[in-house]
Amino acid sequence: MAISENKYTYAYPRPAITVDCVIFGFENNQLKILLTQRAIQPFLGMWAFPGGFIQEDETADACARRKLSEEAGLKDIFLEQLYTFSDLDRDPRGRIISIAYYALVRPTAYILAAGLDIDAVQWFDVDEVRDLAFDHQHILTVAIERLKGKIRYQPIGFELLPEQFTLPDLHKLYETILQRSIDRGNFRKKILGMGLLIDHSSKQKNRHARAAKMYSFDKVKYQKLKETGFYFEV
Amino acid sequence: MAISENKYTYAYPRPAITVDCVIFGFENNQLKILLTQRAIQPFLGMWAFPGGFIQEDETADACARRKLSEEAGLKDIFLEQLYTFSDLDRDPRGRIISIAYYALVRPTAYILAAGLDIDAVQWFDVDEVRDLAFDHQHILTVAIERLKGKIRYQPIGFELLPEQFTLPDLHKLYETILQRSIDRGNFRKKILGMGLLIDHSSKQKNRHARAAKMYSFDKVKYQKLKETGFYFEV
DNA sequence: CCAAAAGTGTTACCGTTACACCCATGG
DNA sequence: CCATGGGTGTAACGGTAACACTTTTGG
Repeated sequence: MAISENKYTYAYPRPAITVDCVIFGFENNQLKILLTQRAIQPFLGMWAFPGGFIQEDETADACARRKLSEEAGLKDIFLEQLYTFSDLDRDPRGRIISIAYYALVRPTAYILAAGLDIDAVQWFDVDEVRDLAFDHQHILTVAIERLKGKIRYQPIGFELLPEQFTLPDLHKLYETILQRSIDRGNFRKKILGMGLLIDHSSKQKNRHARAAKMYSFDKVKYQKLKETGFYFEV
Repeated sequence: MAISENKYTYAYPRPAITVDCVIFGFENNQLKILLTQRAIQPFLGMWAFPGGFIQEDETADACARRKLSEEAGLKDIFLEQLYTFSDLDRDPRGRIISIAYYALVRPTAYILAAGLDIDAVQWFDVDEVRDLAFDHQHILTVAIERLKGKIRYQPIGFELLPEQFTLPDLHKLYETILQRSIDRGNFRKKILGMGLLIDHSSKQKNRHARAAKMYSFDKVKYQKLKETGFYFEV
């Protein structure tokens, strides 16, 4: 690398900072994640989370949102900081710390667009993912644990379903993510009992069986209830 | 600053990285935090969390443990990553990102030692703390929220008590941190019912009343139970 | 009319809640 | 013997778990 390129000097060494985004989706009763294929070294050709170096005039949150937009064409979605990974050997280029985020997207938001330094963008079944670049396999484990924990006491599962959904849809979502069977009837009673679902009289047709009613999550009512001490729990 | 001091050059600008530690303690039925008084600019003379710049050859965890040792004389204590703060104006010296940790220490670990760039180290009642340096007041809010949330479903409250403690001690700890009264009898039953306390037949004397029995938390048994799907919950 | 999936109802059980009561200790 | 705080018991209540049953739909 030419000396003229090294324009930024400091009295002490500084690690470089990246932001990486674990993006969850849900389709065909499968938990999915969005990966990008690297078009540059290191790990050329391998799959990794969307992400990149943070800029000097943006927060980590802003960087995550920028990367989601640039590398995956995603905007206005659920995003939350996951953990900051700082192992010394996590990147072969040297000392690079990664602030990881996780995002939840609805099936309708699936507008994909490959960006700079990226060959492809693609959804993968979460349990089929192997050999990710960097320490991304480890980050994925942490992200799944967080999702499993949080979905039980915060209404974030709805962020993975379309604006309108059926109770069987929601039921399958919880069974898939928590990886255990949940009694159908009891699940219905618990969710409906909270009074946070808006009933849209429309119905979703089904191939060989009864049509299921459509609902949507009442965010406004939830915010009000939360302020009075209500706790969402499944 | 002399040019000769600027020895580290990079092709792109890099934010500086610090690690800050929110250290919780519990004494006299009060939740406390450990603060250091700054002996250098910026915020000279103001109180802040122990912390400092990360070195190139250490992880964030290692840096947090080093700072706890150097600035507060604390070793082998509970430590967990809290959140990474990256607001653009959080430090007047420029773009500095902070990876925040929170720690829990027992009263016996209170061996304080002021270090480099520090005038004093002192415990404060958590609700009396005001006007901290940087964005540390905000970090404190986040740390308290985390503690309140985590103490209910992870056995971390014991990290704030001596190795041996009484049930009334534990009861007071929970009431203080959760900021609500908890029925004495029911609390006893729930905790004892988990079978995770070791009964030491010794008793703690009391001024004008009955002596309370001493217990300790059975970490080994907890680890085994956790692996079989047991969930600690208060 | 049958299979498949949606939706409802019933009951036993268990943990929590809200108390009341008894016990040990020191003054 | 009394105040203080430790320790125990109990009955009502409410939510959960397990399961059976009914309804709708398309073939």
